[in-house]
Amino acid sequence: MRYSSSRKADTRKRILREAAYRFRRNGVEGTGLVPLMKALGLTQGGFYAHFESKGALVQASLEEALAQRRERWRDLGHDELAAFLADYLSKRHRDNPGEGCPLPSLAAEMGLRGNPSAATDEVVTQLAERLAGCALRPDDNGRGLVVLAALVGALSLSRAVSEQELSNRILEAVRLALQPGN
Amino acid sequence: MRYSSSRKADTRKRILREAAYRFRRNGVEGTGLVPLMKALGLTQGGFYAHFESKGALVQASLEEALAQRRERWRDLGHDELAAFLADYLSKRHRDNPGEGCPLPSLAAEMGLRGNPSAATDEVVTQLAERLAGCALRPDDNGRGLVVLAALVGALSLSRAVSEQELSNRILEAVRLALQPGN
DNA sequence: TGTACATCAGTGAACGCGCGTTCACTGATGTAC
DNA sequence: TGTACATCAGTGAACGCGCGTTCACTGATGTAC
Repeated sequence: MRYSSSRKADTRKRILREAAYRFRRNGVEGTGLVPLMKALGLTQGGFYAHFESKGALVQASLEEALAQRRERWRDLGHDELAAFLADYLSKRHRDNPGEGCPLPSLAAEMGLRGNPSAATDEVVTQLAERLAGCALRPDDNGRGLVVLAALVGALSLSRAVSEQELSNRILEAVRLALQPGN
Repeated sequence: MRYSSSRKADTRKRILREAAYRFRRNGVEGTGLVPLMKALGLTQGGFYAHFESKGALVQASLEEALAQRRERWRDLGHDELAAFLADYLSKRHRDNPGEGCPLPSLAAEMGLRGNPSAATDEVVTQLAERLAGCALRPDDNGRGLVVLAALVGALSLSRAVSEQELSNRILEAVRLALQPGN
């Protein structure tokens, strides 16, 4: 059955959003195409009208996730920094990986599975540049990369430990250490 | 066929070591029991004489990986710190996840899959304590956690990016920033 | 304007595959007599 | 010391399952005449 002309683009976008959510929440390997399509009220066969393979979806949805996130740091200046850090290192971000930054969720899996993507380089470079203003020591070279590494590591660890109190301490310690002025 | 009395313990240890290697290298989901046993010259059925399930192996091999690593920071004092950081943030560590720290490889997967383990808490707490001496700002509270987060994040990111030059810059920037005296 | 046809997003059954796990079995060793 | 038997680490076929992908098909829509 053929649908209205804009429907294909709509469906593609719906698949992309759902995938971007699921990959971050359950990992790439932990996300199957059949349940994903079913969640959208579609069947698995229709997937290939929109994407060549699961790999192509991974690439596209990584970019989708980055695009969603990019707005958050697009106009990141010195004044917005504290708020940005508090948000990134919040319990909400920790407890909702599906809507969060893809780096803590997916960097390890991408690295181990030999799935490096130019999109990852782009987000690392761009985010590090924005963060450079909040360096631990403002004259450090590559200070933005250090801040980014601390953010990504803090989120990963805060999700992996079993004691909630330890998890909170990780987030709080990193937030305090990266606070502008520190 | 029954074997010599010490053989069972030997085999168990061989499974554990191989699993600790493979989980860090390919992730838990990316590691199958059949290829694992085959690599040891055994068949899949024999696995269950040693472990109750794959999940039990994951727990045990995480502890195995941590035990392997623990020696490296057992006697970590101020003098050994620079060497420890250089080793942790080395290209060798980045390029050989199977022999490295399990946190950058597995923290995200453990966190997402709801597989939190007391063993993870233990390594995070202990390693953070040892690292406290090399804080970015020695009077920071939880400074060891911050250093650990930066280390783990740096390794994860350095493995995930596609440009080798960017990967090297991440490791180097974090190493410089964490250098004792900085 | 009305009719015939081409398009193609989406269906749903089927494919081969690797997964974790089960289980009846084997046979060299340790133990009991 | 020699024989009979119990043990149990390891074998290998089989299980049900979900995976990514293929493919013949459907049928509402857009287009051509």
